[in-house]
Amino acid sequence: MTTTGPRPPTPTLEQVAALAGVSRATVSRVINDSPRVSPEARDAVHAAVEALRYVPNRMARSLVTRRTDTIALVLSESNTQIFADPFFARIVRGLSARLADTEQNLVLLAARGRREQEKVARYVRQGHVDGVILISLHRDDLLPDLLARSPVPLVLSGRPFDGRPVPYVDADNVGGARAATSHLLRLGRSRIGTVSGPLDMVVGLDRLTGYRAALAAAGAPASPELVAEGDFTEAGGSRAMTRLLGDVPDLDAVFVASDPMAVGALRVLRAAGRRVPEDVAVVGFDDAEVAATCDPPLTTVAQPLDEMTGGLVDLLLEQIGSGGSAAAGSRVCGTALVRRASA
Amino acid sequence: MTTTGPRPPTPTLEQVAALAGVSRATVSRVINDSPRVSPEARDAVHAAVEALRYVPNRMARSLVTRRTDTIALVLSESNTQIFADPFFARIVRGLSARLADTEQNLVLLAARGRREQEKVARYVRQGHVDGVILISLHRDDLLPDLLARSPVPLVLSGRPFDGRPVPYVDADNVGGARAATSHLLRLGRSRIGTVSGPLDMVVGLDRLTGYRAALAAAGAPASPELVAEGDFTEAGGSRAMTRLLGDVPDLDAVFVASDPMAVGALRVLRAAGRRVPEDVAVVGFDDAEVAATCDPPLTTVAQPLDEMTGGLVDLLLEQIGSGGSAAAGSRVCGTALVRRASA
DNA sequence: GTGAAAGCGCTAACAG
DNA sequence: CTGTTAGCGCTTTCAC
Repeated sequence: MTTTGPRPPTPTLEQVAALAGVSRATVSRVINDSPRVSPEARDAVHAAVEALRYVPNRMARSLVTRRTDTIALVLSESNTQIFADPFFARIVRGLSARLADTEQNLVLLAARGRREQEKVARYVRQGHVDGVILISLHRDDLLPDLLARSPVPLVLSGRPFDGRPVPYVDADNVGGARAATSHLLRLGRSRIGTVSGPLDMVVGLDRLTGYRAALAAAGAPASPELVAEGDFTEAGGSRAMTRLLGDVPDLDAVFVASDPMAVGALRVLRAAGRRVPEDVAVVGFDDAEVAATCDPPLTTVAQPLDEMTGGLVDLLLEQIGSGGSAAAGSRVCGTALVRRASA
Repeated sequence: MTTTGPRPPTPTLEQVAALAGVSRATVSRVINDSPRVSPEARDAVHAAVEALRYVPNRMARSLVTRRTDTIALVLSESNTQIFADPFFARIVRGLSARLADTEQNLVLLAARGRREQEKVARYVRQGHVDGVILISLHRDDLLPDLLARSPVPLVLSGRPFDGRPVPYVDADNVGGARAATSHLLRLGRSRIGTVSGPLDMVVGLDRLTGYRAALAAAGAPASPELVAEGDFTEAGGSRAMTRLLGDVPDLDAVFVASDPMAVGALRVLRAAGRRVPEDVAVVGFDDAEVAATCDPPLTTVAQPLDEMTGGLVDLLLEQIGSGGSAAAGSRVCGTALVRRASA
């Protein structure tokens, strides 16, 4: 057991200044590369920083600047296992990429259950982060209220349930679902079921609404047995599809409300000897893995995930930048891109 | 657009003190519930805190205490899609649960690619967190070095590739794999293949080693074609199993090195009309979902995930508590629990 | 039990 | 361009 002595004292600005033969202020200017520094001073400071392996103390800096250069992605897991969703990984990647050339760091905060949600809210209120992106909202989620109580800028992924004035980014889920369903109708299908998303999430409800709207417009309103609620997971998609097949013998097509669920649903359909993919339409983020499971590809209404993550970051940085003044009004940044992969 | 004025000033200790009619020091004592405070003072302070909705400024506090009450779980995603792994979600849950009754908060830091890894390392060095748990290590991962360069306590999930003196928690992967493979041998199987984990991860290598050891002990060393490398994902498991089935016509059993891969492998085996689950043994965290895919259940060597997450936290808190003195020596906390779900 | 005072390490006017 | 001077909000001796 190697016993290191008490941790070696971290060098401070003061010491760098001493070594470089300048004042603390000058070192600070160099660190924050202010233009008003002579090349000589700059070099001397850089050398000293190098020699001392100096790293600025964020707490001290944040105390005065009131910025932490950190934004949090808060995952409110109520029921659904969000980590499992491939679209979640893509969101994280998108946000990281968008932030790569920024000073901002991204941290993920997982809040499962009331206690953790409160812990996360406290974390945010205490000033650990400059802003929050909240995703995967369920109807009874406490976090929006808990977070709204703090002065930290907040952005939602997905329209809030109530019409509260919070900036958010959403896709045209109603339109997307309608387009996907209409496509099946146009193909001559008449008994079209749906594997819906969770109905305690706006995105789930919206996609169901779009599906219903398409059927209604075609004069063939959806009956309840045509709707099987899924949970956005592959396993959930399988279960819902199985249910649908059992309850509706004459089912001749299905609209699936997300990519992972489509994978599960397709498996069930194939096992049942159904025509695939002609009978299936999907709305989602057009996951490559999903596309690969099927040849020819499914008919997919793809949503621009990158635009959405980009929008979330933009909206948030805008609020942070404005120091919390202005920008507090609600904003919409919905988009939808319809693409037919086949048929 | 509602234009809120410049953000309302956050109340400070000073103001709470004024309202409560005591000094800053007393308020501080109450906040950190020090015993040396009179009940009256305590009540007065609590009332003032309530009235002002006072929340301590973490940066100011951390500046003096040198603690942030935050520990980071760093996800170094090189190749594998770690988010997709169900065991990842369980790790996060385990850590959160372990930390629930603690002052410590948990943040996840995703580092994909060199730039992000460096950004994460910088984040850590700057003092945003009190300690780091690093998981999902690949052989060429830069993070261990980058992080070791900072004075922040570090704990690894899984033995490091080189024997560097870093505290870590590991399971007995060699033993587990050997047990699973031996079980198949005992059943009279002779052409036993393996769907291995990624061979650039210690856990993947260890499980392969255990498999080989069991075969060697039985006098039937593994030939190369019996090993199909997977990536711990379901899809990877399917691919590897398909490869195996194609290359080894007389294969009569298989040891699968993780739960998700087992799901994929089983699917392929079933489709090929193989006996299932008699021909399969798995080592992993005994995921309930996996267990559910098979009836009767697979033979599984289950590892105690909760013990491992608990160990990670304990090791880390110990180092943090000791202020970085002592505790720097390497420590092992490996465990393994063998259980036969059937047969 | 409580207050006064001295910083933690850094940035940000403000003079020079 | 650079140094001096104040703090940021909180904890923590050290007297009382």
